[in-house]
Amino acid sequence: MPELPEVETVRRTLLPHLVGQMITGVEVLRSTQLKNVSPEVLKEKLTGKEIRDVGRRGKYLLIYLSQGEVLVVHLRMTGRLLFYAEGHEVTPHTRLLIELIPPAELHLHDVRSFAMVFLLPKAEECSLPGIAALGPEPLSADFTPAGLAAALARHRSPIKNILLGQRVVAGLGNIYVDEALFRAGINPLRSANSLTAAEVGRLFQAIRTVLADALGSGGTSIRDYVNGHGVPGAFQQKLAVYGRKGHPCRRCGTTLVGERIGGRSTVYCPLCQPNSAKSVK
DNA sequence: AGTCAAACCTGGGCGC
DNA sequence: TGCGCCCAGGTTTGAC
Repeated sequence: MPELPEVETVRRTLLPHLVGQMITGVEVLRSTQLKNVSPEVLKEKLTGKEIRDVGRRGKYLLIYLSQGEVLVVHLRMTGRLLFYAEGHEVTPHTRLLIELIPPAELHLHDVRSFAMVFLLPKAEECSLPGIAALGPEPLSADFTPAGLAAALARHRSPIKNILLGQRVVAGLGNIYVDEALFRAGINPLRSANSLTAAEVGRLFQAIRTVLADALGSGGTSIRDYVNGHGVPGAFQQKLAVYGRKGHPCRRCGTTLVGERIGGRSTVYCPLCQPNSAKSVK
């Protein structure tokens, strides 16, 4: 489940291998993953272009090409973007293959075919609906406690849903929302606009530290995630609550509880994250 | 406008 | 051993 730390790790592992590479061919193995372009047009527009940069916005990867176009990739649940220096056989789940200066290849591998691929002019990449609606990058200076407080004040849904929504802050998914709320000592069912200034401050710090820590571990590999070289991350060993329902809280020993919030599995500590605005401590 | 649930997909784990 | 069921979840879409 690639969230910001995983997508950023993919970006960092791919960047040194892709920049300066010439695309010599494209093979589309499942065209339904192409969202705004046909296989024929993708081939025509990519072939002969050079990769200039690899960026990221939220969970979107942005592969900038010569002559002003951008290949936008969202890995969703099970997508993997893999660089092979020597070429590699196509697997049953290879969805897109980009041939680089032979024999190198870039493969989009995606068991569940949820990943999305777009091709856009560089000037329009930020107008892609999924990107245009994104909140600030949590590890950038655009993300501030005051901005977070103002954004949360506009919503009365559970804080868990709001953080998953991408509009208040970009890049968090189910894993890091649960982890950040645990670190901040905030119950996931709390109404977003009920958080005190102190709680918003703790949440702000928790979001930043959990993402930075996960990035430092190369991301979290529960099932499918691997970086651009096929190497899994290590942060799953440090998770405090996600996937630990029924296990003891690492801080207080209380049994962690699981619940469905906003249609998503949610795990939290009933003692460290009490469901009451008053019980700040 | 804000909120919510369904849809998209497939493999793994489970109970029987 | 094998079948069927449920679950994982990011984003879009449509309904309320």
